[in-house]
Amino acid sequence: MVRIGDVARAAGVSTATVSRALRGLRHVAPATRQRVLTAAAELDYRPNLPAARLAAGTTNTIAAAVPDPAAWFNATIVGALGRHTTAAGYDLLLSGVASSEERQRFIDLNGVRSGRSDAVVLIDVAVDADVASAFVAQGGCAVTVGFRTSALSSVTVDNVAAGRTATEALLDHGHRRIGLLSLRSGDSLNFSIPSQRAQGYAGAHSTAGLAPDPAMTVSTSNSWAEARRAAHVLLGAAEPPSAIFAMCDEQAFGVMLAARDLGLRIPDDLSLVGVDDHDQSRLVGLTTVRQHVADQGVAAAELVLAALESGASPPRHTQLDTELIVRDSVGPPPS
Amino acid sequence: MVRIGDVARAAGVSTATVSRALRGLRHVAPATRQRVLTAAAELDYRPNLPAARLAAGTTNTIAAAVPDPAAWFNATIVGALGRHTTAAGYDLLLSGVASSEERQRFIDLNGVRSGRSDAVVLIDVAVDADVASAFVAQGGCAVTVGFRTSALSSVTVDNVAAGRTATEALLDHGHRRIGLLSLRSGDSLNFSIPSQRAQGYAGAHSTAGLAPDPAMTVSTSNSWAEARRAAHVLLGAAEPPSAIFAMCDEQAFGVMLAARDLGLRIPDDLSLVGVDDHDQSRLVGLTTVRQHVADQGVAAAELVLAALESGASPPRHTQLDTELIVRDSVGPPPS
DNA sequence: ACAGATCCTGCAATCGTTTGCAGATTGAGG
DNA sequence: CCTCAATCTGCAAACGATTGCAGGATCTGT
Repeated sequence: MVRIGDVARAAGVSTATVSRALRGLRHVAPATRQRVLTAAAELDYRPNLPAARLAAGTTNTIAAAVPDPAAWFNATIVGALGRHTTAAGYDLLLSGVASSEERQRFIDLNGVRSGRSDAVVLIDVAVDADVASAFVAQGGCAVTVGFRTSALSSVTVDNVAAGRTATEALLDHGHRRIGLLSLRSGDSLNFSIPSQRAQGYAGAHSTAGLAPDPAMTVSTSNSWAEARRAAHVLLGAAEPPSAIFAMCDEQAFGVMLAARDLGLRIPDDLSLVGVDDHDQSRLVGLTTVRQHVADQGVAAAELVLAALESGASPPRHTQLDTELIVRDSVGPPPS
Repeated sequence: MVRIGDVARAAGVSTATVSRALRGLRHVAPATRQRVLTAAAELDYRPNLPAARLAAGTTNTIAAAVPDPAAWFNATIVGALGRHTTAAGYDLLLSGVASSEERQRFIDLNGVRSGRSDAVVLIDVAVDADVASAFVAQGGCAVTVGFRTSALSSVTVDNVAAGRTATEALLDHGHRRIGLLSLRSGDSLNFSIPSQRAQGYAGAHSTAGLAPDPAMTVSTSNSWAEARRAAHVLLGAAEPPSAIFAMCDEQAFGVMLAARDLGLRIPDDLSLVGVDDHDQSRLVGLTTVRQHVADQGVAAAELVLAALESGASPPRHTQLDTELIVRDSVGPPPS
């Protein structure tokens, strides 16, 4: 293995100069730099990263934590985030943190103190306020996506507005009995999103002078299968809804399956609106409240890179817009 | 920052003993180990990873390269892979390698020599045979997914068979003019998959005593929008196909959109089969050749962990089965 | 009680960089 | 020609772990 000393010898300079030349630091004469560069190329020198990191005390790595890396929302964010962070010269460490032990372990190991990463981005995972403050107190740098706590920079959407928009789209068509397919967060997930969207749902009802029937709310994970089953109980009720607001598009897909099971046509027999604007929503004609997911990834990248650049800085909170995308899943209630 | 020496002092032992005790190595008395453990817990000690890695010469990190981390296929594999590798105590480094420069840079930086990762898994990226051999010659450990080259362990499916199965599903229903939506690989992508599936398509034709019309083949990326446009040219031909074989489900979705544009019903006016069994295929009733994507991720994890365990070992090639999943997108040709 | 084997533990070298400080070199101005 | 400032360069001390080797303690069997 060729070390920095070998390059130094070949170029006739010291290791200090090689280190500076290779990293493009100032205070090395152009001629010297050139000599070092060609020597390094000739020897096919690759700096040893752990050694550099140990000496420099910095890792050039950003760690991302997601409950499930394969889920569409997470994957989309990770993709956008990764593109931007690697463009800025950082590696991206990806950690699945489905269970709360994993989440704890992640936070522990990615504190500044273990030197695993320079910063952390938490995607759709909640973190206690005191854990967050402890983290920054230790000099940690973190940004959250889809969850907001005051001590950490965050990127979110206005979920209350999203819930309201979705519900209004249904109310405006005359629906009066609207099922709510709520998101049940797993252990490591994020409770704020469902509660805020539910708040929007309730708010829309009350401005319309209505009170939603609590029996019309069921919670499931974001899996199709579960949502499908839940839709069956909703639609099998004594007094079934004429429309369903699903808190995420993946749940809406499950509702579509259930509707198909029951021979219900959408939107003739049942109206449906989701939230996300999943890639597939367009294909199936789902009316939905779009959140710009990839943009959230780049916003997160910008926040984290800025924080890394500037050292400690006060947390910044970015909020992105949502918008109703009208397709073919909403119509008037059947008469 | 608390270092290993601090723990050693607190426990009244040497740093060597602390190191061994904390990592659960043999040759440390139970009582001593306990003393070290409590001391470490008391001081809230976190080992410095770069230092450990420098000293040990190992990184406990696996790097994954994917053209696009947000794509369904890749995300699914990364999810499964990550679950298994982190269970085995490894970190997962994720690199997007859309361009060939990025790909080159990835290979350079993740050679053993930079000490960035212990192993590499290449997902749907092709690598030249000589690059691969050079990599292993340097002691590198790599496994490829969706691509096969002799020097590296790999996990693949039988793409010829998949193409044949898909095509036969159409031929068996009496279709004689079958459009082929082929996958155009970008710079960093993988040429073998489309050519093998095309081979299956041709093979099925010839065993049926037919010769496919070359004009019935168009290539697109795996994006819907492109596939949709391509389907339009296919379906707008003077002599349009009665069925289309799309090389991946995402392309098939684009075909569905195009069919909808043209008022064509599936399967009455047009039959369609894809490959993948994408999460969404079930929702839209797409008949497809399933490949078990998540299983490919775990197979890759097993290969890479085994290789890491055993040191250098001859490459192993795992091939997974595919199966036809019949849904509602295939029928007899319109009369 | 003794020899020999077994089990623990510590010393100190090592991993390959980065970087503060000081010395050397060069150039400009008087 | 001399002085001072500006610019390069090298020395050597970190950075914080791991681990081969040797020595000391403990145990077993006779």
